[in-house]
Amino acid sequence: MSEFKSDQYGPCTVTIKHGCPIELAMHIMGGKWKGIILSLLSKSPMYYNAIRREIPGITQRILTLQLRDMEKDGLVAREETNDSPKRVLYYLTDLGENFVPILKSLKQWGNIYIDKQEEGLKK
Amino acid sequence: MSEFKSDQYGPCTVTIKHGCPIELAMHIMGGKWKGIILSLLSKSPMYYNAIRREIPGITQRILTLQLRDMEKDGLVAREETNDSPKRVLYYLTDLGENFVPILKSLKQWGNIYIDKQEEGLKK
DNA sequence: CTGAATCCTTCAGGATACTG
DNA sequence: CAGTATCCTGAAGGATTCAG
Repeated sequence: MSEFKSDQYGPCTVTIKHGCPIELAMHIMGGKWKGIILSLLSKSPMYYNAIRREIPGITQRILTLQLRDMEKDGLVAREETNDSPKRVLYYLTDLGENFVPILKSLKQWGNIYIDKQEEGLKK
Repeated sequence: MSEFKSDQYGPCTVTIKHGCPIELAMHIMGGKWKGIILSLLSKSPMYYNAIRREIPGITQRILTLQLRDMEKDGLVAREETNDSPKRVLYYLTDLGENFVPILKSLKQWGNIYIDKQEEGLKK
């Protein structure tokens, strides 16, 4: 009766091991830096190094991994230039764009949470 | 210039180690079962065992841990009865309710994702 | 009925160095 | 510039058993 029965997507033996679309979305976007990356790219396409500069604290390896995940999941796309040394431009796909509003909601909710915590301190 | 500078909440040395409200929200709600729990409780308050029955595959330990997290984070509240054996009722707080719409968005987005995957298969 | 106590596994994320 | 290649760590989740 619940909408959250697990493993109920019929013959769909795709890459999907999550029965519930919510779990799926959380898993796809749950990477530590994916929210920030998506937010950055929502403003404009960016080259690899530009992204890296905007996220101090991330290593090359991790940035590449997160971008690869997001590419595989169809959130971002990449485009290599013919320059030398070559550069790689990343930009959001439609699916990626679709997530941006959710990101804004999450941000609002996060701020509410922070406010409540600060209230709790003053009392 | 970015809205996502990390560790920029001034003297706020609370439980908050996330500079960005988005990261914060993802971290709080990122627990493997928290989405499902929240969804269940959004329909009505529930006793511990009822929740457990609705989520086959979760162990007692994990369910308790997730509920404790959510209680600590102010998403749910608990109320013990005086029965014997005692029962514990869980229900959403305002903060928890505030997250429900986001859950719906995540669900929609997840379904879009699934549809796109299935398209890709038919071609 | 609702948990606490132990112990164990997995894997995302990170540090560092190297490359076309 | 945009990555690989190794190696390592911690924390989340899980299996199982015991308790008020």
